[in-house]
Parts: sequence; C-alpha cells; structure tokens
Amino acid sequence: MNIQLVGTYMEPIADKKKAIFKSTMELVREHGFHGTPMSMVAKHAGVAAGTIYHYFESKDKLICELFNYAQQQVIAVVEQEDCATIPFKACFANLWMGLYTFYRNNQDILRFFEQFVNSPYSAAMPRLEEDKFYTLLFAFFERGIQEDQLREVSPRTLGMLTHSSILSIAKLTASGRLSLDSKELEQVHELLWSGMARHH
Amino acid sequence: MNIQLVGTYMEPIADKKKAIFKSTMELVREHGFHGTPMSMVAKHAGVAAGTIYHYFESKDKLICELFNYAQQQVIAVVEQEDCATIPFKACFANLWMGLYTFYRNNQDILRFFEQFVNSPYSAAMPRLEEDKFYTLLFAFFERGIQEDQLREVSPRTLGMLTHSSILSIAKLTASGRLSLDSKELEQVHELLWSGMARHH
DNA sequence: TCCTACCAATTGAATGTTCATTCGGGCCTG
DNA sequence: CAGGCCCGAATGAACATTCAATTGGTAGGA
Repeated sequence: MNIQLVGTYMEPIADKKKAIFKSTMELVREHGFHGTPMSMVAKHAGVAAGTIYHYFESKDKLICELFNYAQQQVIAVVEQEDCATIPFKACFANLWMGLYTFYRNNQDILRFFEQFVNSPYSAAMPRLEEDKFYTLLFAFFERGIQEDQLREVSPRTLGMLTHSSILSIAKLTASGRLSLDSKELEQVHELLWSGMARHH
Repeated sequence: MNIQLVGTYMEPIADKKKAIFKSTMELVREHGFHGTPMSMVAKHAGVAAGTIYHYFESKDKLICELFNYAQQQVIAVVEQEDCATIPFKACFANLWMGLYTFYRNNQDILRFFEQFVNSPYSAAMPRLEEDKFYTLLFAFFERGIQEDQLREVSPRTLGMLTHSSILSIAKLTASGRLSLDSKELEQVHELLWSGMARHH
C-alpha cells in the first residue's frame, strides 16, 4: 500500500520507505540522478532492490515523491515563520534566516532541489499558482505590500529575489567556498530589505 | 589534433566540433545529462558516434569542455559591460541587463549551467579564486566599494547576490511562468542597487 | 601532370557493461 | 495457512566506447 504524504502533512511513513527516501537523497546529492543506480540506493538503505519497487512504481516516481516529501519540510519552515502577529520587517528577517538555516542544515535537500528543478523532472512540478511553497511565499510579500511596508513590486518578483538570495548564499557557504559569520548574514537580508522596503 | 579553446579565447573550432557542442547543449537542455545518449548527440549533430570520440575523450570530457566553451561567452559579456569609463551605477545597470539579456537569449546555456553546477561535474570546476567569471565579477564590486559607491559588504556577497538575482529572474521569465516588461526589469536591478548602495 | 604513400577524418557495427525492473519464492504474523 | 513484506538472482534493454575499414586530401617524386 502506498502511504500518502501529500496533503496531510506527514503521516507516519513506513520505516523502510523513509530509509529509501533518506538514502536516495544522500546519494543523489553526492552522485547525481545518473550515478545513483537503484541497486546503490537499495544497498545504502539496507533493503533489497525489489523492496524499493514495493513502495515506488519506478525510479522516476521515487524521485518525484522524494521531491514532494522534501518540499513539505520547506513549507513547514515558511508556515512557522510567516506569522501575522509580529511586525512585518521582523517577520521577513525571521523568514530569511529560517529558510537559510534550514537549507544550511539540510544540504542534501538543497542540492537535491537544485538538481531537480533544473532537470527534466521539473516538468512534473506544479505551476506556480498550484505550488504551495510559492503560494505561501507570494502571499507573504503580498501582505507586506498591503501593509505598506514594501515597494509596489510584484510579490512574485520579491519572492523569487528573496528565495534566490537564500539559495545562493546557502549553496555557497555550504560548499565551503565562502563563509559568513552571523553579522554578515544579517547584512545580507538587511541589504535585501532596504532594497525592497518602501521609504516613507 | 584537438584544437584548444582554453586560454586563447576562441580559436577557430572545427565545424564538426562546434556542431557537437551545439547539439549537446540543446539536447542536454531538453533531456538532461542522463537522457541524452551519445548516439542521440551523434544523430542530432549529423556525425557518426565514433566521430565524437575523435574530438572528445569521453562523454564527461565533452560535458566539461562544453561548460568552458559556454563560460567563455558569459565572460565576454562581463568584459564588455565592465568598463571604468562610465559611472559605476550606470555600469552596474548595464552589467545586470547585459547578463540578463544574454541568459534570456541563450536559454540553452542558462539551463545547461544550472544543471552542471548542481551536478557532480561541478567538482571539476575551478575554485572561486581561479574562476575567471567570478574573479571579474568580484573585482567589479570591489571597484564599487573603492569608489565609495557601495556599502562595505564583501564583494563576493554582492557578486553572488547580483548574479543569483539575474539567474532566477532569467529562469523564471524564460520558463514563461512570469513575464516582466522592461520597466519591471529596471525595477529589479534598481531595487538591488538601492539595497547595495552606500547612502551618503 | 600523374602516381603513390601517408595520415587525419569519418564511419557505424560490434562489444561489454551497467542498470531498471521483474518475479518466483521465503518468512513472518494473525 | 493466507496474505503482506521482503529478498536478490535473472532478464533484457540501453548505453558508452572501441576499432577495423573507408574516404579524402596533400606532399613529393618522376
């Protein structure tokens, strides 16, 4: 039986299934989609090759489900930080740092995402309007504009700019090619903020 | 004889070699690294499979050489826009639009790059210090700081932020999921500028 | 001018490997 | 003992790479 992930946030997932997800993520991070045969996933996850096919129709389905699984986690971060009870500016800072921290601590996911969205798999992704992550993100910036905190630039543009800055900095620091202390990280999102904010 | 590309900018490249580059780029864009067998490249380029191996040691080498080949073109854009004879702010605007336009007009390259840098191939990339593109980019922002035009944020950070904004907007508009008119494009890099600029 | 020796360029069928996927059977648990 | 889980060897397709054979062009000698 395929246990559904989608929608209900995160039902208990069969152990083996979770192990397969985890292994796939790690291996794909290190070796790419090509370069990670099912046999390798099986061995790494400690299951037999056939078992994977008990849980997933095919390699492609596995990859796509894994994407959704990981996406849920990112969505959880956004939902946690996007709260209307604190000033928008602070909320923006939290969101930036929250997402940044998440990607830094989950480099597998970061790398997997980037591979996924730039591969032909991305054809299987929902359109922006149906993508929960982006819907949340855009709504957040919409709110900033409503509250007269942000310039009148399309919320989509603001959302993409913010997210891309997080991703690029996270990738860079994760790769060890650049290291930023916490003061410099603050600088980054302040810089973004001062570009996007409405100057009264 | 392998005609060298590296270093001397761009020697005349054997026709077939160029055809192979072009086909690989288009096919990889559409089908990914996996998903484009050498036989497909051969057919698309109008050569025999064996011919590819006359010019390239292996598939991996082909991919890596292609990356360098494309990188040269991006470097050319930076070199063209980064001129010290006009005010820094204008130069920044030119650079942003120049790179954006380049990626918009060369979606193959954009997509190929993103796949490459997030794949295991990226291990073959030079370190940031030895990467000509980034060296130029960072020097550009260094200049802005010297000239007291920019905040004192690490030039690397500024460079990465700028480049990531270009890439994300170019990817998004290229995919048709968002379209920006020229006024909105201006807004984007002005927004960035106002975040990065020193406020006297 | 013609002939020939030489070599780079090119071909595509053949090779051997790697891989996704299948399936017949074993092992628990209720 | 039925039914769900799980195993892993076997299968067949797809692929990167090789190589023996062919072409075409060029330099030199007569």
